[in-house]
Amino acid sequence: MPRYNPAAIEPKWQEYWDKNHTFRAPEMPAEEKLYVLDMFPYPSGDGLHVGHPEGYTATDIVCRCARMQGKSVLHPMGFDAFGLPAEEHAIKTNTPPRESTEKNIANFRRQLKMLGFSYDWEREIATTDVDYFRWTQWILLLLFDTWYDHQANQGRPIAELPIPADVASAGEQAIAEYRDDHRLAYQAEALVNWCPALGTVLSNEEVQDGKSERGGHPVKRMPLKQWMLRITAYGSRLGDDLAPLDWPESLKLLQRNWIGRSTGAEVDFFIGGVSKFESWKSQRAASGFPRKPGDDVLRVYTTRPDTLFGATYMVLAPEHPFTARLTTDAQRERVESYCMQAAAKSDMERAKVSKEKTGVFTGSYAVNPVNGEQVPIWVADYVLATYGTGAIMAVPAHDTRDFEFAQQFNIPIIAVVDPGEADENIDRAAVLAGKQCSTCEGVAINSGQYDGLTTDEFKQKIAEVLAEAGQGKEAVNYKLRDWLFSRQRFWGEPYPLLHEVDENDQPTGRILPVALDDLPVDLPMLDDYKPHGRPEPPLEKAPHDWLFVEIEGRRYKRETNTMPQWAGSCWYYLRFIDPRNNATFVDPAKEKAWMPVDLYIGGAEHAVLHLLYARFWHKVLYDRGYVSTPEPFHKLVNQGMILGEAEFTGYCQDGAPVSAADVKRQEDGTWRRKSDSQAPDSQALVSSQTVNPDDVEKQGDVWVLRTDHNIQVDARAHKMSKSRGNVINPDEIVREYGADSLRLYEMFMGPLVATKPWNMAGVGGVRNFLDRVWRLMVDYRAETLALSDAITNAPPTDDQQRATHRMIEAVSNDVSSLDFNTAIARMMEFVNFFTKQETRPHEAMEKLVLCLSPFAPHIAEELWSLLGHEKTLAYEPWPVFDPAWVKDDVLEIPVQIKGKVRAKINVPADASRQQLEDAARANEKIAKLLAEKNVVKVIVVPGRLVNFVVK
RNA sequence: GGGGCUGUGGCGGAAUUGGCAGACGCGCUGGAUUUAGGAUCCAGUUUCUUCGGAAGUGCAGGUUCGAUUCCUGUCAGCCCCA
Repeated sequence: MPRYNPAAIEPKWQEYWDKNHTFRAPEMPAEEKLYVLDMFPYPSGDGLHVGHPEGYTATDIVCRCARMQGKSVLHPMGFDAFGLPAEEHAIKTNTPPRESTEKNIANFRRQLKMLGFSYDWEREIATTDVDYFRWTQWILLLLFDTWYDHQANQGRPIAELPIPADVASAGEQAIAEYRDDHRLAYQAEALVNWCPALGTVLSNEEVQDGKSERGGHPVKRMPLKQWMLRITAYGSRLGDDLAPLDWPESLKLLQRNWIGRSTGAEVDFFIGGVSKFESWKSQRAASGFPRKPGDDVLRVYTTRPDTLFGATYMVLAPEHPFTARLTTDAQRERVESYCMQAAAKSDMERAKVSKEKTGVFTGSYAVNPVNGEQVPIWVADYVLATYGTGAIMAVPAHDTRDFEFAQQFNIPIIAVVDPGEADENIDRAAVLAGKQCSTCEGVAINSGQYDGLTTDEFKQKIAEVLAEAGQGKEAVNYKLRDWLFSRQRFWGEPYPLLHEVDENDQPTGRILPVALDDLPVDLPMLDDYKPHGRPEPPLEKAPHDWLFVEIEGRRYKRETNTMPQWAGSCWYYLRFIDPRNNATFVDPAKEKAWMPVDLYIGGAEHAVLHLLYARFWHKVLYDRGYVSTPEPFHKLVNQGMILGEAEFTGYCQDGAPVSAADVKRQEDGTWRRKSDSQAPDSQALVSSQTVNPDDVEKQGDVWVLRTDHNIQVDARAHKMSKSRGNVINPDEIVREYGADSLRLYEMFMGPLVATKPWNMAGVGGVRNFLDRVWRLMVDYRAETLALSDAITNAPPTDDQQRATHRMIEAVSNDVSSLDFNTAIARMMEFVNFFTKQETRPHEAMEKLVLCLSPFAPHIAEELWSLLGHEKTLAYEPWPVFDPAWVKDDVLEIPVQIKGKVRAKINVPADASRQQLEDAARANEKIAKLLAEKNVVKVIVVPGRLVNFVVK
């Protein structure tokens, strides 16, 4: 079988690696360590997508190369296996989700092994393994046991939380509540998407336009008691600690924006009536600003406390706890119906700037603390319950949304910041008259004794004054919200928490963590997985022997919320270091030796949430002394998306073709005809269809129909999707071209980080390259596998040495900078060169095989053994290039006149400036061109060029 | 609306610090070879050209001896946020 046959050699070497534990990582690194991690996949029923092997091949190349360079490499793989699809499958088929999950994992494992990745499979973990989520539960208990000390800027054990005297004196219950209020894991009422028709709570992704994605049933947002994680406590560190990381700057920016740190003030507005305002003021002046607002005030957060004098009304979120209480009887009906409507909308819809503002007056008033004036309190859905305090002071003159709202409801608009004349886009007079909104900074007006202060001075001053008066304080707020960490789902990690219940099984409010020795808390077996029709989690219908426990004579009910899918992926990189440890989540010595992750590659879809959540958990573990580094991932790279094959799309209206230039895409994905004179919403609808590449040609910058050059068509590659039918299946590629070709093609397509379209002909191209590599060394006409006669033991010629060492240099450099596409190009050049050589030195061929091995390991192993070696090449030393062979003795250098190349000269590589200039002038053509010109200046860059500047 | 990224041949892409634009691959053209080829090998392939050259990295400017690279503006596409 002398032809290159990946179907035969690939499984053979995979088996060899498995049997010989070739890629088993040492428990502790011997020399220099390298921890290279892939974002582990969710094992969906569809199997591997071609996007997965892109990052996996990249990390595999880095690892295989590093092993050959003598490093101790940790390169593990596992599965993020909790998730909705498995649960839905369970509901449909009434089989436990674990069954389908394990089946899918087996398929993923088969596919990954088929691609020849050098993972240490003995370290494989799945987040659904009971032995794994035991430690996920352990970390949850650690979060429950931790409070954030803002003075020390560190998470500390809850036992060390100082208890204020007034709390201590109020008794055990008060102390327990105080502690619960400070834990990193705490309970709160949070809104869920309750769908009565489906009898289940839906995730945000499952809700579209206020209807369930499945079935289109109405969805209601309702509050439910849930677990939250206090990630906001770590907000500033999560932002600050990004700086030293070797991450793309754009990604750091994304995270910083997501965290959205803002500084401003919390201010209390008195709601006990204007007559009692003075006495409240003096009481506050004595007591100071309380930690929690009482019932007599509305607490707001504002980034612009300098605009307090312009606060002409207030707005509560419909879900604000005071909404009902502040609604007067006269307004009750309208407020209640408004709140009902708001409940049906998503935050996204509500926050849209473009949308028309809606709201209802509650009938009540608050008192503006700075001037004692009454301001009406409204309810409006443009204020979100989850941001800030769920209530705002509205300053219509200087906030866009407030301005629109005030205009709509005829609320006074009082300018309190003079924007000045600096900005041409602002009509100063209109702003001062309350006819235009300006959000920029300026000088205070209409603000009593503060008039004339700049925005910055005012902010500082008012913060001091409010603090002094006990009416407000400086506050930092984050767009990032505390993390809703419970799901009303079955297929997730159970919470290791118990609620004490009374004789009627009603919770008493006391919470008991499950003892560490009693972990893990496994999921119960259910008779069926169908929703029970109430908003409470499905575990509510668990058998009572699971649901209720008795400890020391007290009766407890298990927490029935489960953790979200993020939980398991927040710390898996730590478990990979010590995956079978039964005593602790990771051995401290091993953790210290292997962490941090040196290279982490994955898709950009995890750029914000996964990376932020994992960093948060890591910092808690760090604060509590369980890990040695403040950050988990040193270098991070987002691989680009792989699109489907490029397609041509043409447009039709009633069967007649329409030019793509005349078509506009609507938000809902349909197309309309631009030249239609109708209003935008009623322009003619246009349909789209794929056009055969043979029917189009390029005309200037655009593609047009061959039959009618006036009709443009769109040329574009689209995201792979089942509905579009352009999904590429890795199994098919491996069957037709081999795993090495798939790996090589994915690396050759373009830069790792770029978005790039699939092209099947390109796969054929790299397969062709591997065929050429094979024929370079194998006598493909022989009956049995044998080296080609061209392979000699003679020493390489000088040209062959240069070709070899340049290839080694380029591949080595390109691998370290993750430029795999150019590394492959250099190996192709090597093969093109040696294909033409009648004798091919054995040593040069070995060097190619070693350089190629990280990219295409199967063919490399096969050729390596054919070249006379008995062991795997996985630990052969990486070839080293000799600098003497990579540089030329003679260089061809361009000679320019006024920046235009006019001639090329051959000069010694080490020629001096003067020699270069002389050689250039000596060139016949240049001499002729310079003859009648006046040379003003000569620019000589040794080794690069000569440029004459002439007049 | 705000932020980010990307625009180079028919296509994917390459080009150290600002220094020969188009490496490498696909496709295409021609040739050799072969019983045959969707095999292999060799050569060519940015455009225009009066065959001297000229133009050329989305578009318009700027800096520079020199710009795909740096700056300003602008257009288009993609992504994120709202």
